Amino acid sequence: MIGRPQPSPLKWGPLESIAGFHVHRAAVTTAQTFETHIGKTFGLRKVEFSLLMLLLSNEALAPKRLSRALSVTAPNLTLLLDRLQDRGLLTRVPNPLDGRSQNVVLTPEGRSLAAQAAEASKTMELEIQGRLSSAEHAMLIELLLKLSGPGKP
Amino acid sequence: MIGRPQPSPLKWGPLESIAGFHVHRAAVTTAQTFETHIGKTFGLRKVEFSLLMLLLSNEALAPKRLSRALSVTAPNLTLLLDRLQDRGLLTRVPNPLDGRSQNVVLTPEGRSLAAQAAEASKTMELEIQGRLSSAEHAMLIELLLKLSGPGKP
DNA sequence: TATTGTTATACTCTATAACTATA
DNA sequence: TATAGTTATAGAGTATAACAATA
Repeated sequence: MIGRPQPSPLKWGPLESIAGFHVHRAAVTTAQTFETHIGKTFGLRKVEFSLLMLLLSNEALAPKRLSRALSVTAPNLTLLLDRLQDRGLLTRVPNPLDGRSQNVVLTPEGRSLAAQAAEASKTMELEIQGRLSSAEHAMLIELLLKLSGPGKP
Repeated sequence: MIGRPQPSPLKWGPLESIAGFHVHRAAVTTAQTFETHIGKTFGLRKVEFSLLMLLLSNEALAPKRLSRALSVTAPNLTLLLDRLQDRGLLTRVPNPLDGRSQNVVLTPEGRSLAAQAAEASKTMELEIQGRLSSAEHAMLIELLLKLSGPGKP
């Protein structure tokens, strides 16, 4: 079997040692994995999934906290919540102690969907652990946390 | 000093162990770091920087290879190259052996800018190594490579 | 005056379909 | 028929400015 003339192998140069470059590539990969396991199945975007996970684990959260936790600007969060509310997955209840703020809570449907998505995320991580051992997986997350600094709850 | 009533600490729930979530957060952080060190200074976006680095290390590359290497679709690469060409940073020279394909090469100005940006990227990585030790930095890149699988040169 | 949330808007990023010209 | 590159266009994703209501 005769191959075509091989092009000289690509030299990655400085990119090789730039953490951000590899982080970005990994983000593309994990986004695809997310899409096949959760996005397509549940009709959820990444941010929407993250949002549901936070609401699933915290009962009720003000938009302000969601905004900071997920680094979504307030205007964009409004649109995000609108979308999920229109789908009947969550509701906004006024805060009786402060007329300016709200509490976002899952509807029963939202809670059910979030629980299913959380379950699917376990399968997703298992696929990822096909490429990374369990120890490597844990180590990776630890290093990424160091890199991005402390979260803003 | 009397603090305000502390809200119950945020529970991250399933997100805590989802690699993709942390990869995405880290990508936001590294994008900001890139912006201050390179983006603002040289007027380059991330992809544009990556592209220049590849051209700096490889003399000449066909758009097809750039497209695969950086996971940029062909139509978007065209616009990307247009922009950089308009800035006088690169030129497209026809391939004499195949009328369909081209070679993208840096102009002297492009080479100079790319070299400066490459230099600045070292400073950028030094800042990142303020959060990660040198060994952790290397380990992180290794794990990210495993996660995203082999590149497509 | 500061804060919460909203509206309107724009710019970047990425993807797809349809085209051309060469092979 | 298949491939390299282009054009046109649309959809996500993210950001800022200006506003309303409440504190």
